[in-house]
Amino acid sequence: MTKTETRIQKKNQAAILAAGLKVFSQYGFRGSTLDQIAKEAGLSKPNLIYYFASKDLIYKALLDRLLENWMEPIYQIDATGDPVEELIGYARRKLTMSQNYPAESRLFANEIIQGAPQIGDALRGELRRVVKKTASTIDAWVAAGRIQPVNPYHLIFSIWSITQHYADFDVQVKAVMGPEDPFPSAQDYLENMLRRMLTASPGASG
Amino acid sequence: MTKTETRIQKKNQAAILAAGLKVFSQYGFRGSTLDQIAKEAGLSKPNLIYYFASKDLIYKALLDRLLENWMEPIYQIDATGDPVEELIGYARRKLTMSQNYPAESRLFANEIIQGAPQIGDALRGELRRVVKKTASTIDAWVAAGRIQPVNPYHLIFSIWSITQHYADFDVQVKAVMGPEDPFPSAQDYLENMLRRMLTASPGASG
Amino acid sequence: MTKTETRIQKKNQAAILAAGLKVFSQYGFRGSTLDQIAKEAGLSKPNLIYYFASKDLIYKALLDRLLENWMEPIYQIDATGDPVEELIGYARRKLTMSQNYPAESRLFANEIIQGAPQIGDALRGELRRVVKKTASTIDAWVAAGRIQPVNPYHLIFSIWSITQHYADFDVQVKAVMGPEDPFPSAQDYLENMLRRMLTASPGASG
Amino acid sequence: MTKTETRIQKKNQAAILAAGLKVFSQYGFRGSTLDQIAKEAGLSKPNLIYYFASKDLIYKALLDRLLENWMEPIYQIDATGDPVEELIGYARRKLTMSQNYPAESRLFANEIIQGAPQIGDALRGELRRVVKKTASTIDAWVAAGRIQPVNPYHLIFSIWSITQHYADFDVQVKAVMGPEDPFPSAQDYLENMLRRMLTASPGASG
DNA sequence: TATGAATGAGGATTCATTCAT
DNA sequence: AATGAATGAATCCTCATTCAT
Repeated sequence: MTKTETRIQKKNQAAILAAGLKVFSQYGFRGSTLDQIAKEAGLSKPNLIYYFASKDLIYKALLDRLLENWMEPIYQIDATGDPVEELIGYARRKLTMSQNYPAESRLFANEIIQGAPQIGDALRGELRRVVKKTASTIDAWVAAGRIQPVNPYHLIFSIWSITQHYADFDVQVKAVMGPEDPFPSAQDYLENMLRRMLTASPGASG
Repeated sequence: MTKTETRIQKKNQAAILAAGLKVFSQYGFRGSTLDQIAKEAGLSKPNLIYYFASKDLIYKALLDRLLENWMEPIYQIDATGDPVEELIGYARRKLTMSQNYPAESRLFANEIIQGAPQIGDALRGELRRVVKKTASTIDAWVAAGRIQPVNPYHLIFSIWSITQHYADFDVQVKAVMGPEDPFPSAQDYLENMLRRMLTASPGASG
Repeated sequence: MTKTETRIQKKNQAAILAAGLKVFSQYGFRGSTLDQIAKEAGLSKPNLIYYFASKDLIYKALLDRLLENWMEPIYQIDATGDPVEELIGYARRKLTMSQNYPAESRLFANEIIQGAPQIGDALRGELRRVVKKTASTIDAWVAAGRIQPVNPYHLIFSIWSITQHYADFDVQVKAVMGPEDPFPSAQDYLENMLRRMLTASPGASG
Repeated sequence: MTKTETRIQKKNQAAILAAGLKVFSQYGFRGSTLDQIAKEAGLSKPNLIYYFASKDLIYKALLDRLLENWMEPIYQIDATGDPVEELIGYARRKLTMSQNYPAESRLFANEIIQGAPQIGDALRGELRRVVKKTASTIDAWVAAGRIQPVNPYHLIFSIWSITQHYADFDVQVKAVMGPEDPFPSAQDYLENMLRRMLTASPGASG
């Protein structure tokens, strides 16, 4: 019996989080309503509140879950691996994640644009730490002459922005490309860009 | 006398648009309230409505004004100029614009993330047209061997995403960089990236 | 100069009253707005207030003017005339008035339906007095055997209701008759009705 | 349990409709406020909205309910019955209805005076149809010499106007009659009027 | 666990009226 | 005599949350 309830609980919590993600990612926190989320989740509003005591908590639960996954790819960069392949691999994982989880990407974008009221601490804490470490790795690669000189922070920002662009600005991308055009591979573009960026002969930029 | 009234009108309309920009860019359309905007503009709510009949109209006026300015840089690309310098110049103008008008950038980002309910038509119309034309120009440059092979759409998207990132994700950028660090030039990074991207010796990417 | 102003004054006051009549007669007092009236009158709202200090005063001015005209027909009944012709003449004047001044009729109807907050006193005073007098006249005609027995109050009410019906319920009348049908004379019907009512041989109703 | 909830629902919906009827019938749609209705119904304003999503819907629900009842009496006219008794019976049913449901009558009057924005279609549709049919019946009775010549449309209008007058212009009727007078029977007057109207010897009107 | 009922605190907008010129 | 500017008081409606069951 407890088991059954737990199963229902999990099912409903998952449904609420899925619904919350869909709604929050499109309208932002303040622009979303519990009615929308409840309808999307197929639950009554009071029942929704039974699982998450407030609108705020649904949002926070989503962001908590998101943050873990969101930083995962960067942890996998191997300082002992081949620099170019490591960075291309990172970009590839980021892009795949954005393509597979566009709503999560938009939720994140909304949160940041609105000033990161919920995850500001995490950004200034864990995220800053891991980026700093990765920047050191890149700086070391540059110092060792294994990749072209590059500011590691800007490099990381550009990987973030390009990969997320396809999710966050999906509507604009589709508007510009037109509905019928076969969509050329962003993966290839990104890989190509990084390869040239990191391996271009110094003479080319002189 | 008429002049005085016009002056008040212009002053208040400008104040409302400035306030609306500030609020809408942070909270999105639905997440923003007239109370916030009125307070920010230093006007009473009914007086605000006296100048703009509805919340919607303030938002639309802002987007109309924005769209014009937003597309301006791409029009200045000269098909007869030096390809690399033209594209770098474009990226530089875009970045400068994002840096000078970060709120506008965020307003735009919010609108797109939420599905572009207001400017969808403009995206599918004028924006698509000018991007298509620019893509042709880039393709011609590639065909003439003046720049490295590159998908023009992805190139444009990457310029957009990187330049806007510094405005839209400002909070995250600052969180990661830390408050004290001297901010390395994004302008230089971007120029360097494009130069390598467009002029890398074919052998480098093979 | 004073003359000129007076001319403008009269013109504008007349325009306001005409506009107020049109608007109040359709939407009632509370359902009408100064904006509607000002627009209809071709004046600015503050200028309208310059002539009539409040919405209330426009309404009252209209009702005052109306009441006089509205009671006029009944005063013309001549107790020394031919009973049937006097009553038919009265009905005819009432019908003509409703046909020529349908908006006034609807204004009056609205005021009464809403409980006659403005003209209640006049109804209980002057109107009651003149109806009482007319009822006496009719009673005297009945007593003298000059018309069939009839309750004078109900007779008067039926004349009022029928004549006003064509103005107040104009929309319904037109809906029922259809747009194309030639409208048969209400005047003839009413005259015929009264003639039969007042002169029917007793045997007919037995 | 479900029953209890349904009971509350029905009770509150009924209370809202009763309150809406009272308020709308006096002030018209635009002149009425949800505050008034909520207070009259003994509910909070949001709770009122819980049952009827908008002011408009309360009004429409009232008119829908009303229209059915309002047309009922005319359907009961039997073309095979005695013409005079059928028409008198109809008038009697109409008068009884107005006396028992004066607020409904005023609601209807308000709607018509304001141009029948909600029920215009019903008037031009179902009402027009049934009146046309009734007019044919009356014409047939006249052609058969069973009642005096009379325009059936005007006859019907006069029955409507007289019977409704006692409800719609109740305030005026009471003002004119005075509070103390015993109210003479409108029923008798109306019956008498119709009997003379329909059976008057031709000579009487010649 | 679930939901119908209820509400206080907004939130967009309207409107009669006032103010300044 | 006229009008642009301004506003307090509604007015309709929304919404997160609570209550009762």
